[in-house]
Amino acid sequence: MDDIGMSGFCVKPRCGGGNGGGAGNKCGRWNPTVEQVKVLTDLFRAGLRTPSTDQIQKISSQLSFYGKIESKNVFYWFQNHKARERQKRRRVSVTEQHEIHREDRVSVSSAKHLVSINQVSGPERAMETLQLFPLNSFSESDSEKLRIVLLMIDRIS
Amino acid sequence: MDDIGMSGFCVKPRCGGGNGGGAGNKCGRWNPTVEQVKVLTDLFRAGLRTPSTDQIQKISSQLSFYGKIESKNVFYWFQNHKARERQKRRRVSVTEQHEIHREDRVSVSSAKHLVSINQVSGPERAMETLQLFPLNSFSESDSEKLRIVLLMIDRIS
DNA sequence: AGCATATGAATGAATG
DNA sequence: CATTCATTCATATGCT
Repeated sequence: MDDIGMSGFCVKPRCGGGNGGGAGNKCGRWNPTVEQVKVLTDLFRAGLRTPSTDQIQKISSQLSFYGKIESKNVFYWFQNHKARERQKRRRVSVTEQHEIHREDRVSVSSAKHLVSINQVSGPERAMETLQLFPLNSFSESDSEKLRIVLLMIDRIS
Repeated sequence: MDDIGMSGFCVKPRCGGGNGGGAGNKCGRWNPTVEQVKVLTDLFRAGLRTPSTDQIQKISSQLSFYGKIESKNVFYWFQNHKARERQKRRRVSVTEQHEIHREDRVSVSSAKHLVSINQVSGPERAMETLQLFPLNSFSESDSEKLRIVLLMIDRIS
């Protein structure tokens, strides 16, 4: 289900497929048709930058006419397009005023670590999600997981 | 995310990881190890969705065994994971059902079909113009994309 | 062939 | 809880 595995490398599924006709789609990642890109670009140029969920659905539906597409593709497309536009512009701005500050961004977040996250979860309504523990999650010999589960148990008891 | 549609696995080798060396973690942001992700995922699948502050602390403590981690990382992880599960649900739901083939000669009756599909967005104030867009009337002229653009304009302003 | 760029996909970190 | 931003990974494509 969720999570793509996490570890090392990517195996490319060689799908050879002969695809029929025009928009050849390999398996793997979506590759948009020229028409799809055209429409998306037009929408972007028209001023649409962050489409809502409904808009994404509609756009995706319309674009499916040209070929296989999912909502998430539209979502990612706009995210990336916007981000990269900003990215480019950022580089240009930095370049034009040749600031020698080749800053390292690492130091910025240091102070924030001290701020605890207590603000988010209120004291009341503390646990309600934990009760549904199935207790079958440790089918294997994952001792660490078991340990955590046991540590959590005391909270609900 | 969920299955990416391919059979392969992906893992990203990043800095951090439980690897050797005290390798300097150049990343400013937390990079979970595979074990950490595994435990977190397991907890999530076990039903934990919104851990309390105490739970976050405990989980973080346990996970610190595998590598550098802070409470806020755990907090964010659950937030993101939950949000994206729901988001994904939403995106996949509507889009998948209609594969439209351009070769299909859709007759008059298809209009109702399209309406019924897209009606999921909202009862009132349904942008009928967009939904009644007949996907079969034109092949590759610019009219469709122009229409889409024009229909979206009202939303972006 | 190898490198460079473009871009789809993913996710950590926030913010409202 | 949703939405957004930033950064990174992965791959497809193009160029030399």
